[in-house]
Amino acid sequence: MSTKAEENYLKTIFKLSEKEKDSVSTNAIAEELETKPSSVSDMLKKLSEKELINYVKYQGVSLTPLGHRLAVHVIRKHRLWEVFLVSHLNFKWDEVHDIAEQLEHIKSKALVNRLDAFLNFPSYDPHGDPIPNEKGSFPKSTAVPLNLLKVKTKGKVVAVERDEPSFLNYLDKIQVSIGTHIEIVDVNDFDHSIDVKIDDTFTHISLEVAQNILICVL
Amino acid sequence: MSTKAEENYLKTIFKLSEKEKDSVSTNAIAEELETKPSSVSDMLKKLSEKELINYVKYQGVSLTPLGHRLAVHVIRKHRLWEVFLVSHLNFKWDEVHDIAEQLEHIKSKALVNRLDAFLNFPSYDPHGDPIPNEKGSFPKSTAVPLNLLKVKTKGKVVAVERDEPSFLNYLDKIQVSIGTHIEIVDVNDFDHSIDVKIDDTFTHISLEVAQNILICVL
DNA sequence: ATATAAATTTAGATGTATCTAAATTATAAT
DNA sequence: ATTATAATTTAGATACATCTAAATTTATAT
Repeated sequence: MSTKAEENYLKTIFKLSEKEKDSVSTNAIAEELETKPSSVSDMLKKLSEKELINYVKYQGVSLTPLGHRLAVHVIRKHRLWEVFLVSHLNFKWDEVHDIAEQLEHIKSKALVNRLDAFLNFPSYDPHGDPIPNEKGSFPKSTAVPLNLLKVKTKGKVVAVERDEPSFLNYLDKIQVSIGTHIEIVDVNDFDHSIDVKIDDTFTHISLEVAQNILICVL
Repeated sequence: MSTKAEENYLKTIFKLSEKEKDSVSTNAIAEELETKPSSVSDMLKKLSEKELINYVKYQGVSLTPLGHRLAVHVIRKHRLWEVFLVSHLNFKWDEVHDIAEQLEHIKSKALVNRLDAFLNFPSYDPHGDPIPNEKGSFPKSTAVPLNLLKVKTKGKVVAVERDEPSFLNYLDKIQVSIGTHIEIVDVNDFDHSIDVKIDDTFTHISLEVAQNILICVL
């Protein structure tokens, strides 16, 4: 049986593995979890003993198939609960992250699967993140970060890659949400910021924001 | 901020306070929580320092107003989640206790109150236990244990006082659920078991079972 | 009233998860 | 290749929640 802390580590390693090629560093985990590298070392040792990660001292870690399964299952629960909170309890998309962080650790296979069915087996959460099914496989998606698109490209927002309220509130302010249509009007070569047209209004978006908006090109 | 363990102690003290007059003993708490009296002593010391209980060594404990509020709030969450599990996720009444034991510790005022609204502010959980409102007050109820009724009395089951699956399954078997109409046919003075009529079928019920079925006399 | 039993608490350990400070290993720079 | 710097791990503490075994207090019985 896995503890809350272990599950949070596995989830973080999974998340970081998506970006950084193969192995994930101790410091990266520490930063993501807002804890100290020494605490991470302690935990990696334990996760390794439980055969949830592949760990060679000083060389970073990767998930074992078992650890991967567990991480995906926690992510599944997190995202399903977010759907529930937004679609049935009327929370806004910037309010659900912290509550889902707690709910994702509830242990009951039956609960997850019945919740899934109750929500009609959703494929994406309120931030557009894919929800793995019971077997752990993710829906396919062809989304691209907004900053990689060329001028005149038109697309639809399908996901955002951050869940901090500050970021989501900013998106609300500039009228960006899942499903919003966006056209690239101009790209600034100096700071890589972009000018876009959102529902007939022109807006300027920084590189950092654009990197975290995923688009499906139309 | 209270931990899960602290909340479970407060809930238990609340529960035991309802039966045993004023103060609750260390051993009673230990038995209820299936832990050792020495562990209970440790925790009582901590709860006392936090001013959640009134504790004089060797004299048992009672909840302070603060501890009482906290206990009631945890009970409120537990029962609301049970309603959700049964009414929206199609769990049976004997399956929800353990899941609700986990869900009751989720910390979010907004979540509880929105869940409450989503469920239409229910007054009773699937076992017939009263659900306190946001302010902590319980709905009034005039229920009486089945074993206290006299022959020929007719009544309706409004609650049961145990949540073990073994008990609830037995009730299912003898066709007793919340709302069932029962008439006392005969009382056995020797073992205090009773003969009852449930929907035109005659059934024999032991004292122990009868004590845990609450009736509203008609 | 005093001995005995029962209930309760304390002392000292254990396991989890974290921390600071110090030591070690790996990486980068000259 | 050697040194400096950065990353990582170890050693030793702390806090929480629990335990066993021993000590203490309260209740009970004669």
